[in-house]
Amino acid sequence: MSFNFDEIDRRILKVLQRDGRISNIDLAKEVGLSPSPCLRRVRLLEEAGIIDRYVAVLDPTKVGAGLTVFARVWFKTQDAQVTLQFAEAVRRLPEVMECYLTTGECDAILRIVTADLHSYWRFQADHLTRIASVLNVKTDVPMETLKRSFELPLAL
Amino acid sequence: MSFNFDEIDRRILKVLQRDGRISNIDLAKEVGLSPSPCLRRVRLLEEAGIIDRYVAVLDPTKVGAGLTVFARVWFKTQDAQVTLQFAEAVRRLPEVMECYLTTGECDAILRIVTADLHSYWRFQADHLTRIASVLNVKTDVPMETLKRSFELPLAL
DNA sequence: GGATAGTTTGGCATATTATGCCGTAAATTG
DNA sequence: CAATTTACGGCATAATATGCCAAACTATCC
Repeated sequence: MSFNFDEIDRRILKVLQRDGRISNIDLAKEVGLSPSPCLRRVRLLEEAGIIDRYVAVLDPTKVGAGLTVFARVWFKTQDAQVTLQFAEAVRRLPEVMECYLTTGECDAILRIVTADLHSYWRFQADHLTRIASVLNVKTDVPMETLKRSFELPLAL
Repeated sequence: MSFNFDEIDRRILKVLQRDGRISNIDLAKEVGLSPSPCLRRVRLLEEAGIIDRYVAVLDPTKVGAGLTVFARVWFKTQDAQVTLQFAEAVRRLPEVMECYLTTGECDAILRIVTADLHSYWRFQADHLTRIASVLNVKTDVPMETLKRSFELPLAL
């Protein structure tokens, strides 16, 4: 019993991904409904978990998180114990915005935000490489951001 | 003349990063202000561009974007022309959520979302490798998501 | 094809929230 | 310590959200 959203739901999601704080009245106008059914659809999308949450997006450069880096991590071993330990450590580090386990070249990929290169080195030395699971870290430092989207593509 | 936010602003940002749609009345309670000055602070944070926007966060698995992959791209050449061409191509592809230029091992790092591995291969073959600037693509496919945060760490 | 059950919609009354204004308190400055 | 600036809280008003109900629409079955 999966939630099947139609064209109107798709438009609602599209608008809310651009402006999560649009008033229901304006949202209704944009999707061609009156406010009542529009709000009901939004509530259903929320209850179904399709809309997970609403967040404010801050400008990283203006809150001291201007540098995004990608770190590829190699574990000492690949057993569950080591992985779990790594997961818990990573969840406690607010600088780590995303963390994925891979089976490819490396064991984990992290997106990390800090103020600048200096504070990143400190972060890597003081926190990342000190996680017991970690054998090796290789860092890619972006020079420029070409794109940063918050809008998932909505297939229909 | 940079905007210097204080402890209360920091708390406001923290709350709004968790719940971008909290009512101003509840927000005021959480940060220990009455509604009027609280709303005024939020507006100032918005006008200063510290709060960039508000967005709805969707569950990727529920909207057909369950697979996140990282692609490292090598360009044919590193001149401005090729880079610009790549930037424009990438901005047109909704599957590309983030794209950064690097000076390290590769030339660009992309975070791409698709429904599954099959649709990723199609995307890579039909779109990514067809960008004229692209010489080579190496893909890291995460097996599991350990962490996904939308909350920038707020230094004070 | 028509009747019926189920679903979705739109309108309305009410509750909640946002907004703008103003007097007051607190902080800053010289 | 007085003057000035800044931020706060309260209040009236406007805008919005919410819940309810009747009507329109859809799908199904006979």
